[in-house]
Amino acid sequence: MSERRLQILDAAASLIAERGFTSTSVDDVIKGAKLSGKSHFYHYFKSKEELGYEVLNRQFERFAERGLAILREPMIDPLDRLSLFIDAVVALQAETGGRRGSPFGNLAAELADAHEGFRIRIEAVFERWASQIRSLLWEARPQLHDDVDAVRLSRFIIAALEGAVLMTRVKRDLTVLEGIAFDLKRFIAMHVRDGAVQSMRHAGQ
Amino acid sequence: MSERRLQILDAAASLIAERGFTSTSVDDVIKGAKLSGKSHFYHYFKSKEELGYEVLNRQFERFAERGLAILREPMIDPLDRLSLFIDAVVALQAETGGRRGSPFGNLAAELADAHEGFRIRIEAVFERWASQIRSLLWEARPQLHDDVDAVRLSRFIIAALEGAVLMTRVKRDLTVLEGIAFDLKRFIAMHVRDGAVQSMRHAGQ
DNA sequence: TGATTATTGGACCAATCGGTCCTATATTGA
DNA sequence: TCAATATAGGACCGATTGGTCCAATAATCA
Repeated sequence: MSERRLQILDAAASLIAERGFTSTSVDDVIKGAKLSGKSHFYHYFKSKEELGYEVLNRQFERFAERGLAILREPMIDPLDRLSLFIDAVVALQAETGGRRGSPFGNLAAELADAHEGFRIRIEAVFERWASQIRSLLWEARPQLHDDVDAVRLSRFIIAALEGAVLMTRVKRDLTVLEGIAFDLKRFIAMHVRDGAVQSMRHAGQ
Repeated sequence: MSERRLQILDAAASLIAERGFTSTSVDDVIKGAKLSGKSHFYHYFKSKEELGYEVLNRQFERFAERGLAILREPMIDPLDRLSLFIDAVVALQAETGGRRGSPFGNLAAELADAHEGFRIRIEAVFERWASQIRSLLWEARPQLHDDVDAVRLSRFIIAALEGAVLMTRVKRDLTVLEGIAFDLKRFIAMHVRDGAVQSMRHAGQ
């Protein structure tokens, strides 16, 4: 991947996070990435739509590296990993001072009904995310109640986090996300067998 | 409120729910409301922005009547009311076949960072919603554990529902919302005192 | 009746949109 | 050296944006 492409992708990601895809113009991206003009931009991307797709890809890769990766840490107890992952989401949101939402949730809300191409790609993002959590839950099953529904629980976790990030952005108050993260851990702890090896350790404040 | 105004508001609400505020043009609204032209529209609204504000107001009023009202039903046990409210959110979403998201969440994701006027109004919507839940929780406090944090719990409920509606829309699958609604009731039930008068009755499927 | 409000219809505006095309010059790596 | 790629800069396109202005006619109601 060329340097310039990444520069464009980063500028576009930042602009889209701030104003949304529709309200980000190609000219804005050109200014943001300090390109010389339209021809320069269209030398790297064949359309605004394709740029959007690649921005989404890149955002997911970043999230996979900085967030989802925690779910796979082999040396940590699975349920502790889940707790650490939730902390990581909070930390990620804290980086922007509570502003900016989830790049996936934002695009979803903006384009899910209007643009099938984006809808499908965002659906895939959520599915990969949910699948990571399901694997972790499977791995943790000796510590969990027998009736835990991994599909349902993984969706619940994602929905709670996405909703929390959105509310945090609207209220401009990070404690909203922190409180929900705390409650989410309590909810997860509810699925843990009594007397199971210590878990959700991080839920205690 | 004049007939025509409501007609315009309804047409605009429908278009905005489908494509978002930015991607809904005044001309689209004129067509949707079957007005004769721009002058006709600007006879009723002084700008697109003002139209947006009034659409948001109306959406909240609708939600207050068809959803929030349940939280205040005087003849029903408070915790049962909460459960019924969650069911109502599911039913509301089912009306659109899982499509369309929350009008508040959608606007929030689209405009929270870019348009302070909308951000403030959406914040007020969430606050009024949360306040209704807090009142209910206060009313139900004899049945709840002493350490229940009403502020935190009310935020959690809203975030989970907003996130759930968004995911449901992306996946085009109502069972996502149904599952999260079910889990949310279980989470609420977790705060209920042992041996408290039966509550969260509707959580049983 | 007369005044107010509602409706119709179209011309017009500057700005912005995504995108194309063209020419010319650097830079790079085989 | 030669070809491919990258950078630069600008003209241009049709379509759409939110919004204004104007003139004329209908409908309403005191």
